[in-house]
Order: sequence, then structure tokens, then C-alpha cells
Amino acid sequence: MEVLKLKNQICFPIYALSREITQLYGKHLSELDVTYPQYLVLLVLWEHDTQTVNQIGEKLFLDSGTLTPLLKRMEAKELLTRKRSTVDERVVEISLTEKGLRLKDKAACIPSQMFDEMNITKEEVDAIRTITNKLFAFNNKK
Amino acid sequence: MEVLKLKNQICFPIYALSREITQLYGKHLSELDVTYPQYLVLLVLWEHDTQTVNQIGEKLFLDSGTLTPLLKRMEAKELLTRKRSTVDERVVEISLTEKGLRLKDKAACIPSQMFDEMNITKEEVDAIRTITNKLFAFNNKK
DNA sequence: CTAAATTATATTGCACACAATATTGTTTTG
DNA sequence: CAAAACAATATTGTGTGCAATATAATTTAG
Repeated sequence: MEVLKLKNQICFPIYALSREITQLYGKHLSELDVTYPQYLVLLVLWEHDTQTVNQIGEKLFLDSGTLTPLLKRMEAKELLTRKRSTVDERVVEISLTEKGLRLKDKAACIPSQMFDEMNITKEEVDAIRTITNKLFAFNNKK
Repeated sequence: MEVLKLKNQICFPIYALSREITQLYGKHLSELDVTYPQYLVLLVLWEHDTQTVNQIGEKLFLDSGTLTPLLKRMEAKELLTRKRSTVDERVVEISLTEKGLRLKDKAACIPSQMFDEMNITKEEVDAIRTITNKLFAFNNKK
């Protein structure tokens, strides 16, 4: 049954690579005392401060079941604040603290370090982007 | 700070795609009552029955902290058995049960279904394989 | 204007992942 | 051969992910 052999799986390498990447990031992020998903939240907020849980979730494809406790941990570390909107009490607005904002400078070198360590070419980066975008499409259709 | 923008991240699409894939698999695997990581264990065992926890872990890049409870859940579902080796008492040998073996037939159609749903070409499959193999190298070097 | 539908977040429960440590068994070494 | 080193699995603790459900606030329909 050739199709069921591990070496013929398309998705397993993506699954395994994703975990490897998270670990590799971890080595850099431990200095900032954040995890990879927490770093992604910071990226979103550094780009545009003060967003709702929903807005962050849409960008990272994560739901409240994941984000609520994650954001609470980040709040406990004083990287951000969680505040109910006065306009719409259902909404929780997430804003960076001074500490969360300052981490941006320390993080600035991480992308290039990762690039170096992964020993990847610009062409391969483009190829990955093309394919992952294409594959995302199957789901975004719905 | 252009390098810290989400859209310029190389690894985020892989991370997000990996989760999407797991969910897509989930829809097929729920009929077999297994999760994606459990399905991967089955793939390994279908290919070669009776392996140690270590051997399974090396193929899937998972350690005992993940595998031990996962295998216990699969044992509880009577998909496999866990037995201490008589030769070396440290080793636990994992073997398929009749039920675990039978699932192989039901699983046979999943790869082609996934392929169809993802709407991916053979060329793209090759491209993914090439890149993921390349990127794995950075870590396997060590 | 109020009941019903919708929306935003939170909670619960389960299953990974993985680092760190513990436990037990086997090998190696002096 | 006994102590030390090593190896295989288990345990613990923390942090995701996500489905399903709950709660509370807002909007919409009639």
C-alpha cells in the first residue's frame, strides 16, 4: 500500500517542519521570555497597536479558546493589557504595554538570524510563500 | 520595521498551514476515531509492525513525553498493544491489534481524498518535498 | 419596542508538544 | 564484579490548539 507509506506523505513534512521551526524560534525567543505563538501576537500588535481579540485571531487563524488564555499569560507578564471596550462591552481590546513595545527592538534581529540558521535562499522563500498561499486557498474558499 | 511584519514572515505560513492540514485530516480521521498524530503512528506500524517507542519516535520526530500518553490512548482504543521486551526490560514494544490492522483498509482512500481537496499539483507536491527536506537539513546537521 | 438571532469572548474538556526530571534496566570500566 | 555511565521509557509541568458550549451584549425582525 504505497500511498500509506510515511515517505510518500505530503503533509507530514509540513507538520514536522512546523514543529522544528517552533523549536528553533524558541531558542531566540527564550531571551525575550515569550513563546512562538506569543511572539506572533506581538508581531500583530507591533504592526498596529490596540486590536480586539477577534482581529488578532483573524490574522493568526486562532480562536478565543487559544487566544484568551494565551493573552492572559501575556498580560500576567505585563506585555499587554486587556480592556473591555466601553462602546461594545462584548469586545476586549488588547494593547501593548511599554514593556511589550520595548521588546520590538530586541526582536528586530530575530528574522535575519532565523534566515541564516535555516540556510535558505530567497528563491526557496518565494517558493514556500507561493505554495502555502496556494494551499491556504482550499480552505479560504469556504 | 519591515522584517517584523506578519506578511513578511517565512515560518508563519508553514505554522498556519500545518494546523489547517491537521484540521482537514481530522474530518477524514474522525470516522476512524483517531487523531492526526495517532494516524501517523498507524502509518509507521502499518509499514512495519512491532516497533519500539524509540523507533516510532525517531520516524515521527516525537519524544516519549508525547508518545507515551498518545500510545496509551491508542491502547485504550484497542488499536495496539504495549509490551515490555523480555530481552531488554527498558524497551516497550508496540504492536498492532487486529482492529488496528483492519483500519488500514479504511484509511487507504484518505491520501487521494486529501490530494483532491487540497487541489494541489504533482509539481507542487515535489516542490514542497524538496523545500521541507532542505529545511530539515539545518537541524539534522547537528 | 421586545423576542429572537447574532456577535464577541470565555470556559471546559481533551489531545498534543516538549523541556526537564525521574525511574528502571543495561553496559561499561576500573 | 561493583560503581559509574548510559539508555529507554515514564512522569511532571507548562503552553498551546480546537471543538463544543456558555455567557453576556448588541442587533434585527416583526
